[in-house]
Amino acid sequence: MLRLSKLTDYAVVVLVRLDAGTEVQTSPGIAAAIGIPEPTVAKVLKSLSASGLVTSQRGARGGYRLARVLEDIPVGEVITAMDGPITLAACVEGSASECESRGLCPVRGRWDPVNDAIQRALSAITLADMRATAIPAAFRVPTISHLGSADVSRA
Amino acid sequence: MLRLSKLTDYAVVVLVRLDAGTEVQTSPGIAAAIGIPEPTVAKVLKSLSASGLVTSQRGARGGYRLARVLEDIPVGEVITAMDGPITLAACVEGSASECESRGLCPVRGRWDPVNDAIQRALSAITLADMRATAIPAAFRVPTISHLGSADVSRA
DNA sequence: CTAATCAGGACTGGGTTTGTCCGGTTATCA
DNA sequence: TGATAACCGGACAAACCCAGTCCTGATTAG
Repeated sequence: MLRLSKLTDYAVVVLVRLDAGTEVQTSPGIAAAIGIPEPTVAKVLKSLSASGLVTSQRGARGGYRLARVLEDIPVGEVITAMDGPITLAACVEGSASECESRGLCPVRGRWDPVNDAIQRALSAITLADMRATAIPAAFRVPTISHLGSADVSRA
Repeated sequence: MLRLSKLTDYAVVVLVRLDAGTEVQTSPGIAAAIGIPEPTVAKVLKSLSASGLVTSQRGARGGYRLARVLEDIPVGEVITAMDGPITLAACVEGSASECESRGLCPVRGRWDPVNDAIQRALSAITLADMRATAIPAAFRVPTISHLGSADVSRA
């Protein structure tokens, strides 16, 4: 329940990884570092760039860089960047037009206080808090068994 | 994002409706009152009954009744009843065994503070709060265009 | 001018959820 | 006591949504 998309999960990993280096990092480089397929990382970075969480440098020797320090990035902003606005009810998000235009849907407006509370909760936690609770040592080793496909033991 | 299942949405409507009458209400009766297909309402009521949020009376003249007043039912409990435990990361919920056994997954434990914050937020809001923010008049009209089939403009 | 990298979109496969139905059990009413 | 009404539990097919991939174009360093 309350499942956030896996892309959002990746986004946090990518952002924390981006915090490690001061220089720009290419999407293949990040992908290799965290053990996530390169196209997926590229997709995540594109979304993050569109939301202004990371800045991009085009062209050769280009790459991505954190727009802010992790302490200034609340989790809610990452979720919003990846999965759109944070709303709880199905009625509010996708088919907003068909319901609210009529004003008959009894659900409309009902989840608003819940959404506000969640929004507040997600704004209070930053990526720095999430980085702190990560596994200390295993985070920088490239041996991440997310997909079970990477042949890392060879490196 | 943070999409809760539509069943959860229905559950809130059903519970608020159940609060209207003091007597037991049958699932066909509730379905007719709130404009949701009867089998779906029955399914929702079954889940709510299994979680102890409503009590059921079997046999003829049976039906469902609220186990508690709305003021004592936090939203988080309804969500848990319908969609299972409230966890945010995909890694934590379904495939918990494959990730936590290795202890390598950098995501593990990361979302815990976020989950706690959301849990707290959802526990602080009760169904009575959600009932208060509902549309006042339109709630008891049986003309609800949830499925896009009702020709509301004709009424 | 060439190579490397980001940008943006479209597509397909997989998974999850939704909504429905069925037979069985239980309790009230005639 | 018989019949009816309602809940109980599970299983099922269809629909929806998302993840992941790929392609082509724009931009910049060397």
